[in-house]
Amino acid sequence: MRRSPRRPLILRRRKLPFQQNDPPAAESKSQPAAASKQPSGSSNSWCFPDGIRVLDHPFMTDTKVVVIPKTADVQNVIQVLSAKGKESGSKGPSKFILLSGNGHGSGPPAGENRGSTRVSACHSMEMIHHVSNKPVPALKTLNKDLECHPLEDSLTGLQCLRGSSTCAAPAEPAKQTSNKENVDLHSQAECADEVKVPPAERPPYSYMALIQFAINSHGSRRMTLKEIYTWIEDRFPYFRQVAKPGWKNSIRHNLSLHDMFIRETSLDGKMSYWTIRPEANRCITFDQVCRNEADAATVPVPVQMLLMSQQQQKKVNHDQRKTPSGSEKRMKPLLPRADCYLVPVQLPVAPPVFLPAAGVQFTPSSSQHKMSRGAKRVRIAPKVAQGDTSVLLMDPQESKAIKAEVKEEPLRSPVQSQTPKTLLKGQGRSSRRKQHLVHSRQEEPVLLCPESTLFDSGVVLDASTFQDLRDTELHENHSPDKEFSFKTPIKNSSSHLISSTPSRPPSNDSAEPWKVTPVGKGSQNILDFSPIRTPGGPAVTPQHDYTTFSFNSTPFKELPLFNSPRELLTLAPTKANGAVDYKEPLQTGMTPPPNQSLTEGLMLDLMNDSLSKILVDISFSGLEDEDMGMANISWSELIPQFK
Amino acid sequence: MRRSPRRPLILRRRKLPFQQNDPPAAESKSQPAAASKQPSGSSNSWCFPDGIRVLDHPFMTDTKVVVIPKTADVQNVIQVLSAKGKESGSKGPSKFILLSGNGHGSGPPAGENRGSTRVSACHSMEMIHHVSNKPVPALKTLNKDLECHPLEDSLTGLQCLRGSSTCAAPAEPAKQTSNKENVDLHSQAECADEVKVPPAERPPYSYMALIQFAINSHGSRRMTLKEIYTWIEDRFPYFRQVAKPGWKNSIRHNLSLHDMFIRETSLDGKMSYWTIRPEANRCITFDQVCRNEADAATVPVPVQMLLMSQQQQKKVNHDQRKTPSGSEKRMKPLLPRADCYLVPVQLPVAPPVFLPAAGVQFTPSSSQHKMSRGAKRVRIAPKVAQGDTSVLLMDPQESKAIKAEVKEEPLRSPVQSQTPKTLLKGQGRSSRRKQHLVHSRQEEPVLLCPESTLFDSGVVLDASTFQDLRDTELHENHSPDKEFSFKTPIKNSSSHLISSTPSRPPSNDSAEPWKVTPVGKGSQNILDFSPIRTPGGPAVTPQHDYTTFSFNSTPFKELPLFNSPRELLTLAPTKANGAVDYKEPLQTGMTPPPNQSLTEGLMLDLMNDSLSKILVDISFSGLEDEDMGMANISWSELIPQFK
DNA sequence: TGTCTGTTTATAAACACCTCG
DNA sequence: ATCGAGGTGTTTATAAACAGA
Ligand SMILES: [Mg+2]
Ligand SMILES: [Mg+2]
Repeated sequence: MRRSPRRPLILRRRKLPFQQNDPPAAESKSQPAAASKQPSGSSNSWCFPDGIRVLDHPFMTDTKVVVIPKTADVQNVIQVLSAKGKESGSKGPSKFILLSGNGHGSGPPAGENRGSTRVSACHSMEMIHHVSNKPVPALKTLNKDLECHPLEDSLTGLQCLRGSSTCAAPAEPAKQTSNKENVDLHSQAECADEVKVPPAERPPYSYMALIQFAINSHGSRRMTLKEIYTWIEDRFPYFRQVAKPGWKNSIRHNLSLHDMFIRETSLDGKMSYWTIRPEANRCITFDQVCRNEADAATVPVPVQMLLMSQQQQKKVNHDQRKTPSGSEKRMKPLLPRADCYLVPVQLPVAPPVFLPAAGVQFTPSSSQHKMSRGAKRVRIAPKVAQGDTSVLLMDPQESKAIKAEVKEEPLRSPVQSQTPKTLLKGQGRSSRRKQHLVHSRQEEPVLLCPESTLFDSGVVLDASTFQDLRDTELHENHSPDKEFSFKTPIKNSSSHLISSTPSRPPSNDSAEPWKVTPVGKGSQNILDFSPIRTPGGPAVTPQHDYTTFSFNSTPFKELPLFNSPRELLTLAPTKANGAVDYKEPLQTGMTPPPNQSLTEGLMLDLMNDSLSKILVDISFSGLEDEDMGMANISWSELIPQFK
Repeated sequence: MRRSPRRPLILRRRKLPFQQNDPPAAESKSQPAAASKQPSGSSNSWCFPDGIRVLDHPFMTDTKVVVIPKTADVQNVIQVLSAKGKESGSKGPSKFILLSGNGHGSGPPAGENRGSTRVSACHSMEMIHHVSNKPVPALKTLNKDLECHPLEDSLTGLQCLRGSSTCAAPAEPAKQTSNKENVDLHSQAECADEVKVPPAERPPYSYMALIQFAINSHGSRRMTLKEIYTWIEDRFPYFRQVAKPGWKNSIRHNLSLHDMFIRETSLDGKMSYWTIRPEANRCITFDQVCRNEADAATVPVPVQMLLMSQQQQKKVNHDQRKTPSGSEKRMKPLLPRADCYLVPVQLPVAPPVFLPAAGVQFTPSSSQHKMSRGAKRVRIAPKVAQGDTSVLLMDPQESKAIKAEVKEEPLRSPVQSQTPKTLLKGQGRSSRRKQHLVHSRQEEPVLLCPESTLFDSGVVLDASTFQDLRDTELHENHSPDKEFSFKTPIKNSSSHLISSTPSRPPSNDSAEPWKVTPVGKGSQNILDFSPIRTPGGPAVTPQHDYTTFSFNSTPFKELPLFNSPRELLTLAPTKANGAVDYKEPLQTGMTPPPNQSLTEGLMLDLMNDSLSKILVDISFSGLEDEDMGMANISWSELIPQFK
C-alpha cells in the first residue's frame, strides 16, 4: 500500500552486482602475470527494467529462476512470463521460479548505488498461498524460451537461489542408482548432458552448509576433518580444481566458529570426529536438498531450522530452553525465517514421491554454463537465515497466517521516551535483528501450528539415512594419502603448493605499508601511499545460487496485531553468579490479511520493507481461491509433477 | 622431567615474527606510491638463545617483560636476569615479568619455521605458587638495564602481554585526577614524558575487549554504536589517525558476532544500545585494566571470566546452566583458563590500594618507543582465552592445586577402542579444546574453591562504576557530527574517505583473477598467474602487548587423577523437538603435585605440553616455602608495593 | 622438523534495513 | 512525499597467527 510502482516491464540491460571485474581485495599471492583468463567484459545479463533476471536453476534443468526486485510488479512479471512462455511454445521443461530478492538482498551493487531498487526477500509461493488463501495463478508449463538470452553472466548475479521451493521432481531422476563413488572421481560434469566441462563452479552453499552436508552424509553423523575435506572435494570439484588451498582453512574455521559443530574425541584421544550438535537439529542432507524431498513430516523440526544460521538456532533454542519444561504445553511452532536450501514445509505427509536420486553431485547441470571466466568476486554465500525471527504462524482453522514479529529487548532500564508518533511508526519493525527474538512464551496469543501431520509428525529421522550409509565406506578407512595430502605449505611464497592455513611469505623488504589517514585529523601520516595492486584475487568462477525461501509472511507493520509492546518474558536469567537482571520487553506485530488474492499478498509483500523473500514457483497450478487449511492439502493434485 | 635443556644463555639476535616486512594480504586501496615510511629493515631484537626477549611493559614503566620460550630454562633465565639486574645497579624501576608464551603462542613465525622453539602459555606467579606451594624466589628490584638494548623492534614480537599479573601500582599514579576528556582530545601522547609523539600505536586489545571497555566505561553499561566509536577513538588515537575506516566495520562485526554483546532497542524503536549480556559477567573496565586493580574480591565472578573468550564463557555458562539450580550446592569454582588482561584473582581482600588513576588512556607510556615504522603485519590480538576449559581447582586444606581437565564428549556412540597404552598416553590431554568442557557436575570428586573471601566475596559490582560515571557525560547528548562523521563512502574507489564498510570499487577491467590450481589435479587452470602485489597493506604500527595470565595449572597428563573416563552428565538435552539424544562421557585428569618448589613447578610447567601460560613476576619477594592456603594470604606482606 | 588439526582474531565484503536530509 | 545517501546490523569469506598433537 505504500508503494507499488507498477511500472511497465521494459527489457533492458543492467549491470549485475557480480559482473564487475574489479581487483579483488584480499590476496597475497602475486606474479605480475599476463592478463589471461581475462573476462570478456561482457555483462550480458538479460533482464527486466528493474533488474529482473532470468536464470537457469542450478540443478533443475526444467526450471528457470526469475529474480525480480522489490520494486517490480509481480503481476506484471507473471503476465510477461506467461506471455513469453505461451509464445515460445512447449519445447522443454516448464517451470519458473520467481524470486524476489536473494540471500543478502541484492541491494545496490557495490559499485552502483541505485537506491530504491532494492530487492527484498523470498517467500515460497506456498507461503504466499497460505498468507492470502489464494491459489497461485496458473502459469504452469511456461517454456524456457528465455534461455536463448545470454544468461551465462547473469548467473553470477543470482545470489540466493538455493534449493527450490518447488515440489517438482529433479530434472534427471534417471541416475538415481549411480553410486556416488562411481561418479565422483571421474568427470563429474558428464552426468549432465552437455559435453563441455565447465571449470567447476563454486557451489552455492556456504561452508557451514557444506560441512553440514558432509557430516550428515555419513551414517554415523560423524566425520573426521579429512573426511569432510574428501566429501566436499568429491561432490564439488571446484574445491579440488580451482579453489585455493585456503578453503580447508575456511572449513576448519567454520568448524570451530559455529558451535553447531562439536568435536568428539575418541576415548583414547586419538581420533576426533566432528558432529553436529543434536540440539541444532540440522539433519538435512545434501541428497535431500538436491532431491527436494526434505519433507517437513520427516524431520523433527520445521525444516527451516535445519539450515538456519547459528545465531538463529541459538536464539530459538535458547528461547525454548527458557521454557520451564512443560509449563505451557502449546507446541510453539517457532518458525523463524530461514532462507535455507529447502523445500516448503507444507509438503505432503505422504512419503516423498521422488525416487532417491542417490549419487547427487553438484554440477552445473542445466543448460549452457559457459560461466564468464572473468568474474572476479568471491561470491559470498547468502546467509542461511536472515536473522529475522519473526515467525509465520498459521492457524488452519482461521486459515490465516500471521506474522508475529517479536522483539527481544532486554532493557535493564528501558528507554521509555516514545512519542505516539514514533510508536506508531517504528513499532513492529527494526529488522536488523538477530537480537530480536520471539520471546512470546506465556501470554502471547499466537496462532499455533496445527496439530496435524505437518509440523507435529513425530521424531522421524530423515529418510536419507539409509542411503547415506552408502556414503560410509567412502570415509571409513580411507587411505591416508589419497587426495588431501596437499603437501607442505612452505609458506606459499610464490609456489602454488600452499598450506591450507594461509601464511605470509617472509618476503620482500620493498614492502610498502598501506595506510589510510582519515583526512581532517592530526595525522602524522604525511606520506601516505596506497600502492596499486595488480588486480589479482580469489577468482572463483561464478555460479548460480539456489532458491531460498522462508516462512515469514508479510510483517505488515501497518497492521500490527498488537499495538502496544508488551512484556512477555521476564524470565530471570539463569546465570549462576550474575548480578544484573533485566527484563525483556516485547514488541509484537502481527498481520491479519484475512482474504486476499495471491497478488494482493504479493503486493503486500513487495510493499513491506521488513518483509523478505518472495519465492514463487509458477509451476503451481489449479489453486484458485479454495480456502484450504494446509493440513489436508493433497499436493499431488496441485502440482503437476506429482500427478 | 622430560626435557629441560639447561642450555647456557647466550645472547643473540633473532628475527621476530612481526618484523618481517612483507606485503600485507588484504588491501584494496592502491597507489603505486614511493616507498616512504620505509622500515629500516632493522630487526634488532635483543634476545636470549631460545628467543628470550626483553621488552618494555606497555604501560608500567618500571617493568620489563621477559618472554621466554618453553624450551628455555626458567631458572637459568632468572639467574641471568638477576645477575644482570645486580650488575646494573638500581637506576630505575625494578620489576621483571617473565612470560613464557604469548597469546597465540609465538610458535614458528610465519616465515621461519623454527620448530621446537615454541613458547607455551602463561601462568601467573601466584598460580604457580599455589601449584607448588612454594614462594617465588626473591628476585625483586632488578633494574631495567636491559633497556639499553634496541628494544623498539622487539616490541613488535611480543604479542600477548596484556595486563599484568603484578600487583604493583601503575607507573604514574600522578595523573590520577586528570579527567578523561581533558586529556583525550589534545595530544594524547604527551602524558608520557618523551617528547616525540609516536604515531599512535595500535592498542593491544582485541576489538571485543575494546568494545567491552567502551561499554563498561559508561555508567549505564550501555552505549550506542557511535559512542563506542567515540570512546575507542578518544582513548586510542590509533583509530583516528592510522587505522583504516574499516575498523568501524570490525567493531560492528564484533558486536554482531559475539553474543556477549546484545542490542537493546528503545521502546520507540529509535535508539538501539549495545550492552553486555549480564550472564557474560564482563564488567571489567579499561581503568581497571590499566590500574591493575581488578581485585577478585570486587567482582562477582573469578576475574578470569571477565575477559574470557566467547566460547569459553559460553561453555562455562552453559555448563552452569545445566546444573538443575541447587541440586548440589558446592560452589563449583570453574576457573577456566583465561589469558585475560587482568590481575591475579588471588589478590588481597582489602580494597584496592591504588589510587584511581582515572584518566587512563592508552599511550606508549614507557621509555623509548620509536616503534619501527615499517612493521607490516596486522597484528592479531591474542585470543583472550585459550580455549582451555580445564580448571584449576584449589583446595586450601590440602594446599594443592589440581588441574582437572575434563572433556565434553557428547559421543552418541563413543569410540571405545582404546588400548591401555593409548589410554595412558592420550588420556587427559587433547588441548585443542573449546569443546572440552567441564561437565563434572554430580559425581565429580573435585576439590572445591575455598569458601573464604577469595572467590566467594559476594556480588559486589566492580569498584570502577562510580568513576566510570564521569565517562557518561562524554556520551550523552553528543553533538551529532563531531568526529565520527566520516563522510560518505562513495565506494572507496581511490579516495581515502572510505565507508567503514569496505566495498569493492567498481573498477578496472584489467583486473586479473588470481587462482591457485592445486598441482596434481585435473585443473582446467592452465593459465595461472599470480600477480605480485605491491606490498601495501594494513600497515599498523607495531606495539607491545600486555601480560596475560591464566589460571590453568599444569595438566600433568602423566598423572591423571581419574584413569577411566566416566560419564558424569547424561542430561537430556532440553530441546523442544529434538530427536537424538546423546551422552557425555567425561575424561578427567588431575594433577597432584603435593610439595614442590617453585622452580619445580615451573619445570613441570615447561615440560608439560598442554600446560600453558607461565607468567612470573619476579618482583615478588619473601615467599619462601610457607605453606599457605591462599585464603588468608596477606598480600601486602608479600608484595613490596603493598607495604 | 614439519604437517595436520583446532581456535581465535582481523579484515573485507555483501547486503538488509533504517534514518534523515 | 519521495529519493537517495549514509548509518547500523548481520553474515559469510578469507587470511593469518598460533597451539598442540
Ligand atoms: Mg565448533
Ligand atoms: Mg552480538
